[in-house]
Amino acid sequence: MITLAEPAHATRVSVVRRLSALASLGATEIDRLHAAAGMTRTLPPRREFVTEGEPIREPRAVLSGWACRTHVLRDGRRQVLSFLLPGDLFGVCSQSNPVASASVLALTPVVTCPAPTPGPGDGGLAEAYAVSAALGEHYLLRQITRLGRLNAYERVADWLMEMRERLALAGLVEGDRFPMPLTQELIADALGLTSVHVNRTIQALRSDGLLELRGGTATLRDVPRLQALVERRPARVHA
Amino acid sequence: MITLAEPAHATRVSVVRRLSALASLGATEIDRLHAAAGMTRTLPPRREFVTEGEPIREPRAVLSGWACRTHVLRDGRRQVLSFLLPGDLFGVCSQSNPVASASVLALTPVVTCPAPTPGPGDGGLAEAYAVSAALGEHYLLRQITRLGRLNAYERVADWLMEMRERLALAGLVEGDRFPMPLTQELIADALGLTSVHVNRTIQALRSDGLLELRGGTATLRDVPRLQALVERRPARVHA
DNA sequence: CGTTCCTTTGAACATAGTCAATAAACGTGG
DNA sequence: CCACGTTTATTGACTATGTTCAAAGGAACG
Repeated sequence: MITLAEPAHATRVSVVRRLSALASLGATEIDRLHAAAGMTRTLPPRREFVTEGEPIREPRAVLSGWACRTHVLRDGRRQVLSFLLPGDLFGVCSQSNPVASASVLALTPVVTCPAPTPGPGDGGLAEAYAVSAALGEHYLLRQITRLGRLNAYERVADWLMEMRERLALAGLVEGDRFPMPLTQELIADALGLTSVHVNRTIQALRSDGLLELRGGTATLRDVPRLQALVERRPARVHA
Repeated sequence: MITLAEPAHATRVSVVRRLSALASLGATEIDRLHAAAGMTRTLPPRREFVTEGEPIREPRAVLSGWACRTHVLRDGRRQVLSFLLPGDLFGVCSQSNPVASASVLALTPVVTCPAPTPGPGDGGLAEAYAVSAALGEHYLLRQITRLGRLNAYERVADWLMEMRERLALAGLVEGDRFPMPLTQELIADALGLTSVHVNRTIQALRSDGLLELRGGTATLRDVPRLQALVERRPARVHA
């Protein structure tokens, strides 16, 4: 298969693709990212590679695969706080001796690489990191509204739209189709529901002609109607 | 009344007090904070002084009063995302042309001042800002878990403990008493409940001997039991 | 092929929401 | 300091949304 309109090798590396979309990067900065993207580490599904309360070792980026930040209560209740998708950064902070405030768990095989520390000449990279952090906060805020004020139907719809928006940044959306490797139980833990209720909600979306979901792929069947349902506009964190 | 063990004038200014608790500040840095604390701006209750989607003007700090970050849906549903308490910063970010991802609303009369931009010699201040940001994220994550996985009783208990912890940083807690200027409707909007249900939940906490709440003051009557209820440990974001 | 994990379904139940009305607290002007 | 109007807190009866428990199909995988 020949991929058309692939502007450069750059766009095939999710981190380069995503960070380039967030700020304009110079050739040197892109080279540094590519160099870092060579030093990969691969984590198997279910591996917890950051632990709440433990020191954060090093800023890194996700090259491929899905992970999530979770908080588990003593009685076993679990909340998925956010997802880490290809192109996302983690452990980036300007503080000394940082401590993780949530654990991070691989959900699929996850490939990571170091996130280069921006030097004096890497203004674009620093800007991209800052915008990435702002986006991260934006999605945390959306997650709060979702859990606090949307019902199950709206939560699933809103969350699907968000996944589509974020995966698009890494170039993983084709039309209205994107990979969805999560079990319904995980979706439930992210949306503050039970897996049984997520199942019923997904079926409602299906029979309303809004969603197709099978074989690890989600297809949004009526984006305008989904959009109206959850009044979602694309995230905007810089002018 | 004579206040004992008041180490310096510094501790009477909430921002200085809080940031000093987050990182060790030099005399110059404290002076810069005091200088900034002279340039106040006062906002009346209900005034929206940051608007979602609008550019962020300038990093500032809260000297006194309470505010909240909110998101309002078209149909009137409202979610309070977080609270701004004395000593808190807002609009601090390293990005160029930042845009607010939530509105900020004064809940009481709020006095703010500029947050000085750390210079080359202000390592302590930069560290304090970084730790403040990390704490801010920590509390957003707790809010997500609260909304996603705690029931009403636990939500209120957990939230009260968090308010106590945060207000303590600004020196506003006496024993287990602290100011609580919010209406039950606002608490409801923060906890993803209705005001009616918040009312009933507060009464349950009262009759269980856990909480006293009247005249704008909250008193936690049995902190150990509250702590056990929500398995809360103090926030820790640096080693 | 069998095992395991995941999805789907049903019935009973629980938590929280809605609507409506009353009581109490608060702020303001006289 | 008091009367009045407004906001906030409280209560009850009913409803709705989501949970729990249990079991049966399917799909993925060694």
